Amino acid sequence: MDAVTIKDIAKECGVSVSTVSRAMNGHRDINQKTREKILEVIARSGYVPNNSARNLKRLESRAVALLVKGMDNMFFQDIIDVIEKEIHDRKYSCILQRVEENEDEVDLALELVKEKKLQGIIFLGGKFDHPQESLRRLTVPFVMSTSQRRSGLPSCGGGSISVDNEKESFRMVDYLCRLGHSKIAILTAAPDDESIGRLRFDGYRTALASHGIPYERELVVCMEPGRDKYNFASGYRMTRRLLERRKEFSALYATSDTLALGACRALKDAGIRIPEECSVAGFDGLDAGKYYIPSLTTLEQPAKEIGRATVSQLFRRIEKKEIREEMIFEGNLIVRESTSQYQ
Amino acid sequence: MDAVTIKDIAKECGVSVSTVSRAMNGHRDINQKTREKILEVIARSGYVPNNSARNLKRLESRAVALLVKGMDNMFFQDIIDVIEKEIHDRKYSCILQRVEENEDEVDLALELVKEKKLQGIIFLGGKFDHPQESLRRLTVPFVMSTSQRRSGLPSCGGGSISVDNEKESFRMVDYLCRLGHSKIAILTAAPDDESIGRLRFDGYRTALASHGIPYERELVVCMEPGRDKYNFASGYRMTRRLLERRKEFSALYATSDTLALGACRALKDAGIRIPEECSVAGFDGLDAGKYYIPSLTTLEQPAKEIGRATVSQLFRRIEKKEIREEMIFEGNLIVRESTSQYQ
DNA sequence: TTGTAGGCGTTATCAA
DNA sequence: TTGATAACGCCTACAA
Repeated sequence: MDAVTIKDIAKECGVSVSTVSRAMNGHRDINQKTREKILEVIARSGYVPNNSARNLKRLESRAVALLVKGMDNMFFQDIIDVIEKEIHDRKYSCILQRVEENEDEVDLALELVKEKKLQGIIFLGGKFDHPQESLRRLTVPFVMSTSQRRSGLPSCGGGSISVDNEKESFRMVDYLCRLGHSKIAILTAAPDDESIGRLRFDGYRTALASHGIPYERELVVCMEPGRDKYNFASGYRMTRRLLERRKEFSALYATSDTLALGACRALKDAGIRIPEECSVAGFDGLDAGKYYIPSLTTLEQPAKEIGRATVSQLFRRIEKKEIREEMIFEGNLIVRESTSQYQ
Repeated sequence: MDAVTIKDIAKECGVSVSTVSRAMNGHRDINQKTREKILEVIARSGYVPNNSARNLKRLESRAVALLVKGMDNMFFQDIIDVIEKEIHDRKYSCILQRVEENEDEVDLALELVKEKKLQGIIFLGGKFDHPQESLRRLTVPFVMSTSQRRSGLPSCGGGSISVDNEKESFRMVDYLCRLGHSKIAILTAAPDDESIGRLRFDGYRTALASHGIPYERELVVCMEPGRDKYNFASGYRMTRRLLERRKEFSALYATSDTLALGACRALKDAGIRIPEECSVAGFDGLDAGKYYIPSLTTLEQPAKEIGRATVSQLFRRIEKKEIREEMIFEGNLIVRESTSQYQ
């Protein structure tokens, strides 16, 4: 058998299991010599404590979880790094879990809280469509980061940190309009998206309306559910679909930078020059867009700030300090090479 | 208190805990009516079983872990997806864990095996520098994916699936030489990299030598440890450093596509046209390179095949079938717009 | 088909 | 400073 347990160590050292436990967990009520000897035996024997047993017994642990839906979304990389760092700075450990697209992150959270005795949860990239029912069961503090609920939907009992997606989307499309564009195509989420996809689309429509530009369905390309995601390949495919419609447009607004970059290539392959013949704009402020040729005009989300605020709000909840239900950060319109005046 | 346990459910249903357990775990030695009633109570009460308790008791679970070092490396996204899918197809669950750069993945594996009663481990993106000592403690089957040990280093007891990094790197540089380039700069890993970074660099030197081209240190840009990673920003910075040396070169070989893309932008900012004035080549075969302008010449790693083989080899080990210590896949040189004949 | 009881590996409480 | 012992929540013989 391979499983060496705390009992084996105790026997080997000629002490009781409680003493071994004390040595491992850095309690002070133990003789220095005893501790050293035990630690040495542990190191030599390659004993590894069983975390299941620990978690089962422990009443609480200094840990929070970060549940990420759509981990392959490049936009999340920076935010994840910031959040992890902030959590570690607070001497907590961060359990990073990827949530599958069809998986319920709240159910997962419920399991983890019990299993790991978590103090809090951060949801990244989730939707706001959870029944109050299951959210009420979440007894630990939680915050939603970068997700945003449409106004009108009920509060969920957790915090929320994001940009105002509709407003920022409006800002971008408004900018395109001011450049003189009036035929502005959009690459957007599937119609069933009730969260940020929808909000960004709403911003597009509002901006058009504010400039008196009629909304045209033929300029809208939606993701195909189950097939398209926020990545290059989908941006390329969606733009191909747009081009096949042979509908004229002088600007293309993609609701993510990855989509925008894929779109650029599709336009180039169709012999359309950027920005001379078509302006392209994205959303997120990814590094990739900065280094792309042409560099991409985008609506930058302040990822670092959002990450920091996310953790800070979570810990305010954990420490039962005064909190804010919702925090909205300003985005930042970054104009680069991919957009220009309508010619 | 909030913690509802199996006992509460038992009490509520007027049965014993074992009956509840049977109902939950789909045992057949239970009355259909009883089961339905219990399940209904469970659903209504929002009871969530404690996984720690389950894992503690369970002798083994149908689960394997995937430990990824450098999860932000875009190259891993595809492979992770394939591996997860293949594992699920085998009706196993896959525990995906990100390993921090300074964290020891074998120690983590040791913990997880005990905690979750895992059947096997896949290491993605790790190095081959683990003491035999700790690897021997890993009593479950394991394979290393996309990592490659330099010939001469001792076997580690696990399987290994990758391309031949030195050979493929040679292939790329050989290709550049055949285009007539002789001043070929390289963006490569930090000097202390003993794994794929080193192998790709070795391939570069060998290829130069085979063409009778002298190796010049001034054409080599290494990552700064702790600062540079395989991403756009580092590619940009490293190329800036190269340009500051004012050393002539007509081709730039970056040992990853992300580095290459960052490099392209740095060249462009310096007024250098690609590929007319400088050819650029990458490594990995990322989607990003396909959609970049100019599209990127690269050495594609067959990610899907590698992912499938990884899982297949792991399960052959789990099922104690005949196995292969090492599997090497052929890379694929993809010539695109970023490289051209030396002019 | 159901209930009882023991134990999985730890930590915590208490007494020594 | 240490040791015995009772949980932690669940599963599983075994008995009924």
